[in-house]
Amino acid sequence: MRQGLQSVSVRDVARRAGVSISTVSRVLGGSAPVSAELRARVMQAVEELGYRPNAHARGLRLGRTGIIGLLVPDVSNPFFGELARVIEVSASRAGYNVLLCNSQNEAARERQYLDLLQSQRVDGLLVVASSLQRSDLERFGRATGARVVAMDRKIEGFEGPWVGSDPLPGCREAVEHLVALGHRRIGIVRGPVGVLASEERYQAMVRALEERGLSPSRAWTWAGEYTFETGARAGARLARCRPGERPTAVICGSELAAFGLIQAVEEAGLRVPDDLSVVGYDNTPFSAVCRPPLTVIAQPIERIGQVATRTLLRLLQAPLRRQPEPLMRMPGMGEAPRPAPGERRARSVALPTRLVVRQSTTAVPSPDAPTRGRRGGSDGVGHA
Amino acid sequence: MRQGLQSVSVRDVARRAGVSISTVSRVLGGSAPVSAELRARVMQAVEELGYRPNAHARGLRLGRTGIIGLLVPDVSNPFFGELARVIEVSASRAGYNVLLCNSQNEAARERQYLDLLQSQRVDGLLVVASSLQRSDLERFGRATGARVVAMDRKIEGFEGPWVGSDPLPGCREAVEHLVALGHRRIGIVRGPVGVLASEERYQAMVRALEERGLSPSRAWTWAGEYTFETGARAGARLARCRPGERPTAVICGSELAAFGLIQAVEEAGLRVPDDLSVVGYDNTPFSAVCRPPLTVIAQPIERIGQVATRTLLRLLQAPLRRQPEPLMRMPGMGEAPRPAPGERRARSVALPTRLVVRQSTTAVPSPDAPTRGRRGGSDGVGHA
DNA sequence: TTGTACGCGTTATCAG
DNA sequence: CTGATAACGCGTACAA
Repeated sequence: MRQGLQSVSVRDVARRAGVSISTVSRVLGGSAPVSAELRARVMQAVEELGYRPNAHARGLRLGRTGIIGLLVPDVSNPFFGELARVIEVSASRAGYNVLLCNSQNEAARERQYLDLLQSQRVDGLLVVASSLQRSDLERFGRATGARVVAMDRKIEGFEGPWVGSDPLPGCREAVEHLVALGHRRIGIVRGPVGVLASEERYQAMVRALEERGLSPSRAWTWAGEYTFETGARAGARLARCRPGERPTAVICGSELAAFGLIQAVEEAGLRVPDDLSVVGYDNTPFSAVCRPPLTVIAQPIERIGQVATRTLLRLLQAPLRRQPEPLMRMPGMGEAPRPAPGERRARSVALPTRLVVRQSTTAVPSPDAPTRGRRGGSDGVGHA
Repeated sequence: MRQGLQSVSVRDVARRAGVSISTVSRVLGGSAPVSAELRARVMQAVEELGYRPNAHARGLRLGRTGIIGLLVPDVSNPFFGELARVIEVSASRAGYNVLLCNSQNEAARERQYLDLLQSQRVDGLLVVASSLQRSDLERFGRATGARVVAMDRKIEGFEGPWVGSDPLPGCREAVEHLVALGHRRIGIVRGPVGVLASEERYQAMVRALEERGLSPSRAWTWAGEYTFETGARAGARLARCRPGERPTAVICGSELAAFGLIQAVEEAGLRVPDDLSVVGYDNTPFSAVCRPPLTVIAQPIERIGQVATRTLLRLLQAPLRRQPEPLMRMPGMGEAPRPAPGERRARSVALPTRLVVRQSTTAVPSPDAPTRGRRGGSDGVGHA
């Protein structure tokens, strides 16, 4: 009973070409030799009808979709946007398509997308979890047989591979850089409390400071999501500190927070970097675009995406699944160069961060007496 | 013959619950009454196995997927990132999932994604075309029966609905604003030549200038993709003009180009807005984040996304397709509030642009003698 | 109220 | 080299 669906099927092609459906299938799939004449007739019918194989029927028959799910918290954050771009390129080079899901940092949406990806029976999943638990991913893996690779944010207790970066090297470089510029009072805009990866990043900052004999003051530490608003809030608070009691430099746990911070302190009359040095995190193209260009602890976004994709692809070559055939082997579609069959076990990878110095950091105004210049004579402020 | 796929199916659930397949189906779909006891057993089995219905089998059976394809040139461009976000929210509110495809401005990738979306038999398509032709979309529509709505960029000859914005109001406001600040020599960084929407945007700028009695100089007009690099190239050229011969203000056809322009001219020693006023286009969150905050011709991104989605949904209610049922009617999944069955014909919509004044525009240095101050004495440069 | 059987579009297998 | 056929998982008409 036709349900009103009227898409072109292999039957239509076969009828038009005057051949059987299996001949059409063989022409398109290249699974067996077909005479030149029939092949031509089939291709012409395909062309005229604009036929493309039904992925659902294919998926059902093959138990394989050639699709990788990519679940991220927020594509409009350039870090994830860039990550998505890199993954898309890597995956499509290997013949896989990417189903991009954007949870918008909402737990409900994230679970809903995980369900969708399971329903779609994707072959594998690359995930930057915002609130997903180990149990969610385990259920997913168990029920679908799909492979899962976590990226960027670690997931408590999840035993699958994780690909991300190690904040410590970059944090050390950043602190070293600031200390060399004469900074001693260094503030932190950290990520959300209680989130594993955020805590690790924060701990790396603290450790880097302590290694230099500095202890991070609680009064100069602000926490929140990795958003513009978090930075703006921190900036507003910071600007209200008395000049002698506020940090001369701030390290932010994200680029967006750094942008927010800069905007807020400049609105409050401070200048960056003259009155306050700012270090960001991530290093998307926007770090270089900002005024002033942002000094950042850079994550190797491109490599994270590449390594994660390669890790997943390697897992997909393992027993359960096979390489996806291209949907159709047609003139213009390009061959999928299959990667060398590496057979090593997939492991977690932590790539190093590093500091990229731009112009949002500079020397402390007066190294020896850091509180001079703006203090004094401002005691009476507030009565006007 | 099992092909190695081992995902959980409705059979597994039925077996575990000790009922028939159809009972499971009825429980999950709510298509017929089931006794409380069996329902409970089924739900428990679903829970334990982590079962989610196979979307391929469903799609095959129903001729409907509940999925809307969204094809954009570049999600890492915040304009499209924001657009995608809005659409995702609107669509999911109506019970549809969004399959987000990022062509990265590559023609081959764009066609490949169009094929993928056709293979996936999406119910509808929202598309910002970068190089797709009318014929591509017509083939798509004809072969799949899916509805297509174009966004942002118009497509030559495409007779389906288009939702975007009208550049003229914003351009008029921008020129008015600049003229009021004393600018007479106004440059343009326009979009790619020969692309319909880009030409329209450019023509709106030209017309707005002419209405004010200004004629855009060819020497101050630069064309290219809407990218950072295009702006940077234009900025580098502009900075090489002799001070008296270069524009005092520039209108850019995109935000990214404005960023590039600002970076390049500042590197060349000019300051924005003191030496050069800059007007951008689009108005994503980054316009406000930049130093200086960017004066822009703002597109109503959110409304474009909402209107486009609504237009598509209205078309999907028409004869061919029906409302998608939720994949499973489970406790935590939330109901899909179906939109009121509007039955009007879907039409194209052009929403107005408007100017948002920030700090990248300011008065011409010396209104009466705009070429003074930097000229003279630089004749001998180049011999050093 | 529950179970059985069919078909959606594909591809793999088998027979010609 | 080509054509007929079964099966993938699901929803539903129909029989019990």
